[in-house]
Amino acid sequence: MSGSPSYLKGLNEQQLEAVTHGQEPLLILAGAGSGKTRVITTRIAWLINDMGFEPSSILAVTFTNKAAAEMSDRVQGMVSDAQGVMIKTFHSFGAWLLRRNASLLDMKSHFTIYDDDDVLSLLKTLFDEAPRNELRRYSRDISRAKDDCLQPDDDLSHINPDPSFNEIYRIYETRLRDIGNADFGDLISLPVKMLRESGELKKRIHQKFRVILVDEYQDSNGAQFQLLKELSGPDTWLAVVGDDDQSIYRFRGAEVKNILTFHESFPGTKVIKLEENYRSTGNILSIASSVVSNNSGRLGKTLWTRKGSGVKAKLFYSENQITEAQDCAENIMANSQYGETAVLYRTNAQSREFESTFRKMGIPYRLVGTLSFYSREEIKDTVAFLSFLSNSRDEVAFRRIINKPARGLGKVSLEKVFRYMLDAGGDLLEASKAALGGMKGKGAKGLTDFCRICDQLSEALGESATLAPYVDRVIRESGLLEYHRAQDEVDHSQKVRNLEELVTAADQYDGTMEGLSEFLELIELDQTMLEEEDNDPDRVTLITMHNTKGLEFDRVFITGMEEGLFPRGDEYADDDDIEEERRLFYVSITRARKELFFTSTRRRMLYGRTEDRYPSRFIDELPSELVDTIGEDSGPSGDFKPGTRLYHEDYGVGVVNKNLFNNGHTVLHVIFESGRTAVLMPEFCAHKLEKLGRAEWDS
DNA sequence: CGGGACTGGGTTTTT
DNA sequence: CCCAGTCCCG
Repeated sequence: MSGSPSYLKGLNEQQLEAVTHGQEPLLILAGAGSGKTRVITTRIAWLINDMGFEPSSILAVTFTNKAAAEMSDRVQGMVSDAQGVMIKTFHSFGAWLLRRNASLLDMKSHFTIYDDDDVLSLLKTLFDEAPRNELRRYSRDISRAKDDCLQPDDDLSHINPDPSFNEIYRIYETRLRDIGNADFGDLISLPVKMLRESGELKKRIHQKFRVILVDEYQDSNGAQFQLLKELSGPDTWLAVVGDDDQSIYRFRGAEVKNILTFHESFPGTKVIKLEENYRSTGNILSIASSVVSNNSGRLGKTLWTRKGSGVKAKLFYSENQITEAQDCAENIMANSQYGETAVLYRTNAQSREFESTFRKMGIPYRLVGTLSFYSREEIKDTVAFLSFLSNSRDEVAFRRIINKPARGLGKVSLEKVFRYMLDAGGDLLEASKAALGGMKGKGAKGLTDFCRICDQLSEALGESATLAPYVDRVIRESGLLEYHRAQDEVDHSQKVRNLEELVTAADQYDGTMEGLSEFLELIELDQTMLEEEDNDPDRVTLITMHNTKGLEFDRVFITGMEEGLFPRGDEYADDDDIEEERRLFYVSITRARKELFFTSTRRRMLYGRTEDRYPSRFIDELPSELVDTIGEDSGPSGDFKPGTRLYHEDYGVGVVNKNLFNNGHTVLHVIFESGRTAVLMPEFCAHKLEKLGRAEWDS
């Protein structure tokens, strides 16, 4: 064989081995920046070009739409007939499988997908008397159960020990099936169920997908693992790629153990480690590895680079979140390659200060992934109307739109409609019409209007080639356009413009029920689309740490390095929580190619209050010889830092847990040895307080 | 029934 | 601070 195909050139030894590995299960442990995506895409090219696989027999699964889009682009660049390769997220693949085989589970294929908001609305209609945070808890716990394919009659005590939880889950599940829609968890667990129940389907799938590749495997949950198990037959070429050190979605049900025990689940697994890093300087890698070495239960990798050690990292202590943003801004302006700079933070709320400072100083920025386009009120309204048109059993959508704009339909009218719901087989449009018989006045008129609008719009579907004119018509005739135009005038918002954008997006879809279904699916599953038209790429990226996965920048600012904020959590955070936060830190550090900055503030405005802060324990894990510190860590102001032991005449000995700074007063939260906690203001009770010196702050 | 004013509770990360 | 939910008046 004279020379390998050109697309294999330039791969290192381990990469080449991974790309050209044969049929046995393959686990690629790919460190940050080790060319993971390149390995996957090249493997796809190799499978098609050299091994003769049909593109359509290859399934590649990712976790985010962004990753799927990128992978798709890169495969297209390498293989001529790449369109046939199925590259999807786990959830969109699940939806695809479910729609095509919905009848196996007695479902219709035009279901819409409920996001967390919708789930909450549904729970609220089912358990009206429950307080809101209890409903949120139900929502989260049901989701956790589904992450593991657990049904209402399974043992769920490890998720929610409340014995009535099973029943709550059951009621929710029954109602959701009646409505005919699916939540996120269903998109994984229902396909698993289908494949288990239908040997015929399973056989067909095994024949169709000869090759399966999974990216970011460390973030898969139990249900996704089970789906993967069902999808791979004895002859499937299965390869998964991941990095246990970058597992950051445990809170969402991800199981690191999926990657840690992959070789046990799939006997005969070949493990290949990719440890050469092509992204970062030596210093940055040393910092990253120093940090992550504090974690236990790792598979263990040692990243190395041929690059030089590069410059040292910088750590800025600032007075508050305003000076923090200014410090970042000044450093960014000094270098001004905005497009190669990212500012990372733990929580979305932190972006505000950067936005306003950057605006003031004329630094162009782009905000990634906050308030998604699709979670805006006007968009959700329109989507609800469209969902209702596609499924008139959709109670959540119905409740949202029935009286918006106001049609004089209040609680009383709604109750009448719901009285007819069972008779109408759950169809709320039918029920509305039936309810009309016994109604008069404003309510009757409003309901008549609503039914007429729905009927007209239902009929109109299919009249236009693309979906755009249809969505436009829905927005007008539903009255939502007028409603939001009025809102715009009151509070100078841009709702109408957003609605126009939605119409534009609909132009990509057929003006049929199928087109509508696809459009709604995209909206529920791909919340990133439409986020930005990137007319000026030379902008600083403002982004949460979670969202940076897979991205890289020359310069990275990791901000808000303070206890309680990052690592996020309180005194109850356990080791597993801290380790997950540390992996998030590791992910953040390894985004940087050349320069790394950390910031930590002494005081921060949080939830409308100014609070004294204490530097993050992660700062202690940075190798001091690789970090230049600018500014002083003066710690919290006053004498009573967190961790300080004190004696109080009435309460005895205690330890300061929090030191808040509120309206110019120092406010202490103290936990006393008696077990009681107290909120004290030293300036008013100094005569009763005595300081006993500092306790160890160690967690 | 609709909308404005008020209060109380909660604040993570996202397919 | 920011929201969602509630109360109350027109």
